[in-house]
Amino acid sequence: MGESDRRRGEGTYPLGRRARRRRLASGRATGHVATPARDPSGLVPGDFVSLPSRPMPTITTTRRGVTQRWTTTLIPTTREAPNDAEVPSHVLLHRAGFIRQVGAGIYDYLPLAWRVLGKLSAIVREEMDAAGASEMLMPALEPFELFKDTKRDETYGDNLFRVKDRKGRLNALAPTHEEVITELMRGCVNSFRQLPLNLYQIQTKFRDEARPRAGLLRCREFIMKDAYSFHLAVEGAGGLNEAYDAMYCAYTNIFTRCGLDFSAVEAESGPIGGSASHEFMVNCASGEDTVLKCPASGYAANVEKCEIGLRPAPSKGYFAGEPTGALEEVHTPACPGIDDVCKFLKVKPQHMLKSVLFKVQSTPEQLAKYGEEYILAVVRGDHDVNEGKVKELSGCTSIAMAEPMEAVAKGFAIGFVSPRAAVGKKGVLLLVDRDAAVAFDDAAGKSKFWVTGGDKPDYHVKHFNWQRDLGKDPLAAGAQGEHKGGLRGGDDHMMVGDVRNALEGDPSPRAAGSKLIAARGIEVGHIFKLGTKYSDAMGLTILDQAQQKRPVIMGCYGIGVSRTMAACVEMSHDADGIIWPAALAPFHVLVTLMKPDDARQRDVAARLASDLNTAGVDVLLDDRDERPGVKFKDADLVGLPIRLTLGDKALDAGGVEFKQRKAPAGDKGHVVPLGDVVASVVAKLNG
RNA sequence: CGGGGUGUAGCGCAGCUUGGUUAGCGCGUUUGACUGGGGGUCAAAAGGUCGGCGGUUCGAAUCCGCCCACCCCGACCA
Repeated sequence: MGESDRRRGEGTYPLGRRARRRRLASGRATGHVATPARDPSGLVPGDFVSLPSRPMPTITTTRRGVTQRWTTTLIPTTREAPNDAEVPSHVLLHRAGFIRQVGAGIYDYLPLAWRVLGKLSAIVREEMDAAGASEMLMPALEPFELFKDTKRDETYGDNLFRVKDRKGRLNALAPTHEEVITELMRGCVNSFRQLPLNLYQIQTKFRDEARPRAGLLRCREFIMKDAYSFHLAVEGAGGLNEAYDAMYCAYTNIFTRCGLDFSAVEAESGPIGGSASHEFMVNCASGEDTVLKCPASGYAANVEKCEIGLRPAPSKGYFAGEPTGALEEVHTPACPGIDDVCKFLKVKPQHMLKSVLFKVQSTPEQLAKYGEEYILAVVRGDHDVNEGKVKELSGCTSIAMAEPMEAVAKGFAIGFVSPRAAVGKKGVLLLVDRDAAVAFDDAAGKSKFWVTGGDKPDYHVKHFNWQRDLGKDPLAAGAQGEHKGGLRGGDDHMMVGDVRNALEGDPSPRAAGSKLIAARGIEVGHIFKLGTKYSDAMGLTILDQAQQKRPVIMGCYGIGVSRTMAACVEMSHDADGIIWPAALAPFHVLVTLMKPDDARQRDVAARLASDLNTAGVDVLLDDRDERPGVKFKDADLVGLPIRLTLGDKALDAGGVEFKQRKAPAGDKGHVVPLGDVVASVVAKLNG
């Protein structure tokens, strides 16, 4: 007879908890380890059994609820969080007994957390299945060679976990599964008739993050749903776009059903490649990502991607204007950053020209044809260069910040570079942001005062004037035009364009007259149109109707499952604890027994729990012999949507106390007649 | 990887500067009593290789060296 049977047999027993403990401590509870009598239903009498009940209304998130008791599960709540926990989700998930840290970026998911993850996963599965995807499971451990074909062993770099096996062979702990699934498809799918396909899994992923942080928000081991779709075409029925749109809808459904406040925003597809990409962000001031939204058109994008609406050119044209004074060189020692220089020179960052050097990552063929190429991007001191926009404007798909050593050798005084540094050098494109390509300030009605680098260590120059000081006339250099595809396009190596990050207040790119507003978010989902990046690299081809070999077109779609749980807490908590939305709450209702030893309270709790279960409501019974204050504090911490308190006062009045977690502080709840409890609970959960 | 910080009981911390009884405190835990609607009171108890290794010393939580772990800022980041 197992321990669990014995415990169950004693679940509601005649003895109080203390007396039980005493007897257990003396070595034997009842003198024998009995098999509890069972009724045909298999339920143990005296436990919280299902009683016959009338038909109940049902809530939408679950078919049938469960009841668990606090005393027979693990919910280690604490008054204080470990001092490494800083962000609210980490603190509260720890204090409420959901997670424990095992190592840097590695966590235990305790029973409550696992229930949340289960509910989230169930929603993900339902929506993925409904969208035509099929669940499968791939291994987390992969031969390292798999990553070589796609070069992700290099591009992923140190973020790829490496594991040596006993034979000394290198394996990887998978950060995602593009390679594995592409390999799988290569072996299984060879006819266009088998497409389209969309396969997904929910699985533990590994990334050797340089700096794990913020609890579950950035882990080295985490749970992710990843889906991969395969198509013969981009457009049309069965094409990539169709699957992408279906995933967009599925994600919208998933996060809506979860009860999360989220935004879908346009995103940079990054090193993963591909044409289009959206991120799903939980809206939350503490989020790591900045998004910009246009209130008029609904356009929303990550800063990394966000376009800026047309900014009118200066009235006199770009670069045109008189100097503000004689060019003056100033010694600026110990000023590594823009802010330092500004402070030292008492100049506002808006009057600085910031120059950032990129090196074009050429293929050997390109290198032979064009030689080494650089791009010098110039923005105003208070703006940030946007790498994606630099790529687009320059027409170079692969660039990277130049290595300082190499840049210095090339004649760029890193940290003190001015636009002049690009002049007179072969293979250097000068890319000037619209806000930096100004010589006459229309708003101020006078010439623009610029400070920029002195092109030698610890020096800057004041009164920089584009026409006078650049070393060539920008007006004559044909830089006025608004064209793209610069470096090799024969444009005399100088261009004006949009190369900076969007900011709040910038004109919307989608609605004239509307201004962008900024917000923060936590990325919980990301969908990509991959195209043929992986199928090309790994030789995944298929015969089409015309018997032509065609590379398979792919999409991939991720959801950070464990991160979503944490993001939900970030989004929804107060000073007392977590406030779970009904759909993700580990249980819907907490039934607090004021006196767990009291027969009437136990009886009512059992019946109530059973009825609630029948209605699909999950119940956690706080049957601990604790003081009321402790139970109430823990109830708020754990944050289940509804708390039903069973105490003598309410019971004498024929009811139980009903309180919603999201109710304003100080709200003591109200008494609901026993017969109405289930309906009230279901109504509130569905509402 | 650069900068900063922390490691002493399950959690939060003191002690270290200036080496010297048996390493303390609060919370939590266990036992008992009193209690019983927002972390209660009293009494008793258990719980520590002071992150690790090495060194200095008659003697190290304390001083020195090396290493490890964890956190924060930055770099990085489908």
